[in-house]
Amino acid sequence: MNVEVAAHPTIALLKTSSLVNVVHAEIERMILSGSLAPGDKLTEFTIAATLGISRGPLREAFRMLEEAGLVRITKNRGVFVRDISVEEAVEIFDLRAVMDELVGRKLAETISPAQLKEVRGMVDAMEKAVKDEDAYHYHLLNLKFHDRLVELAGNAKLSAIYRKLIKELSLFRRLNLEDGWLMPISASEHRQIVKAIGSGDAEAAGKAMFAHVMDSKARTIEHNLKRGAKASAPQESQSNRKAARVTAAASRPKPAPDTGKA
Amino acid sequence: MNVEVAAHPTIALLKTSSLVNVVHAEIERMILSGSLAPGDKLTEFTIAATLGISRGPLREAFRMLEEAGLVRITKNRGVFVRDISVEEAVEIFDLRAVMDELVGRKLAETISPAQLKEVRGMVDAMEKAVKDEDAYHYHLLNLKFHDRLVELAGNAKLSAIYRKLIKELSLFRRLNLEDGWLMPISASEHRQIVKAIGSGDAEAAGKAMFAHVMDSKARTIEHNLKRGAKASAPQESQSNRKAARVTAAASRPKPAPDTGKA
DNA sequence: TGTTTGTCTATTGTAGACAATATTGACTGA
DNA sequence: TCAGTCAATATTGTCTACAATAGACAAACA
Repeated sequence: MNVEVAAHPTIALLKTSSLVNVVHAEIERMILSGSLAPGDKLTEFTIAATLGISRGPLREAFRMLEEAGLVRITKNRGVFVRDISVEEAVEIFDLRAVMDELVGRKLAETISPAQLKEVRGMVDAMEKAVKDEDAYHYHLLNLKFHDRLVELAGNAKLSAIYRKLIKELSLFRRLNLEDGWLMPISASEHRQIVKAIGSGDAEAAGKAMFAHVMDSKARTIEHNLKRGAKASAPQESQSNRKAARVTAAASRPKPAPDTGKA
Repeated sequence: MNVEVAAHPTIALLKTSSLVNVVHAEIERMILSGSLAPGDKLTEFTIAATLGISRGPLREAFRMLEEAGLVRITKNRGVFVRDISVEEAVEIFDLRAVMDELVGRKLAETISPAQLKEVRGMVDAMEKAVKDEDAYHYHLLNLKFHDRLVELAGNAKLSAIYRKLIKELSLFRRLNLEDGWLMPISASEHRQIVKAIGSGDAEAAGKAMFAHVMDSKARTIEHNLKRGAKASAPQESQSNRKAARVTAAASRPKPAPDTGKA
């Protein structure tokens, strides 16, 4: 009696996903795609009406998003898309660096020939994107490359946290596509990483991954500072972090102080 | 109008914490203290009645706990305290190792004399606990020691994730106090760590931290296997834990397969 | 006797209503 | 003109009620 027939896809979906899950996924999608920008207010009634649901499940989804670091909930004030400060971005990069170091070490010892071929193919594709000066495509490939490496490392917990960090990092306002002329550097680092992994040298692979992320951090922060200087936005430091953000004041309603978690 | 008088603590608490936060904290406390054991079912109506609240805020708290990895929610079945498998425990240890490695590196470069003195004091206290053969006290000091080191490293994101991992790890059923005779080893490793940090040798401090966590992992898994072998029967000794369990201790209905996340 | 099917109960999923709080904008007085 | 006050409004916090689902038990059938 252990039939366990593959259920109809629609039914299977209904079995596992409640409204909360669907709504959670949808709002996350909106945030990551940029339709909801950092600082935006998420009004319960409005969103519930838009999605055609009641506020209950929506609030549950909000709580999940809060715990995941994508929104910030302030009592009696509402839900806002989180904004990642430069300081926090740096922290995330540092964390990523050691996680990727672990990934590099592990992969050097465990990767299979087929998997090695697969990631080599990804590096090839990225180099092609560099040649074509296709920054957008490069960006996507880059994300996929790192995500795949982490996945191949075979530590589910690490994968989960890594992905959460990537999502949060995407809320770093000024993080966009890296400047075009930096792509070749990043690409060559990828080539090195795969080479180190393929050689089976765990220490070298780990160091290559670590260095790559730290370089990526430096490039991103540098990039950010340049743009920040251009926009002449005063670089607020720890002390006056509570001040309302200037950047979004123009169009967005009430930036509201971002104190991290409520 | 910017008086900002230091409000009465209770009032300040009410200002920032909604029912959801309070309930979340309370359930988390129950889980971490062991009054709620892995596999236990958290029935909405029962808990809501016990705490004297309605189901709405409780469900929101459940969603937060789910995202934090402390409970598992299955559609139309309910909420259960999560159970951490050996494999997952290993994954968490591996992750902790690289995070602590980063902590060691950073601290070697940034720790202040006063802070160094503080952690030295903690190691002293742990050595005293070893002499007294006070495993429980040692356990607490050990947690505090590592938590403090992570905090001193000054990476808020890392601290937050580290603490989450520690909480999850506490759901690893068979993880209890380490066997008494292993305390001296662990204690001497702590002494080494602080020494390396104090010497300012980032690489050595990082390696010491990494090695310590990996050793700790080996000890824990070893310990687990031994106990697993001894008690081949499903050990139901969990039931006579601290205080009265909220939900039926007798009934303990359907452990239900733990498939990780829903 | 074993299997299947129908029904019933307990529990969760969702919606809507009401209470509490914050925000907005007009009004008053200097 | 501007700061301060106060009512009006919008939004969130919480509770209660109802619908949907799963699990348990018993009856019917082969």
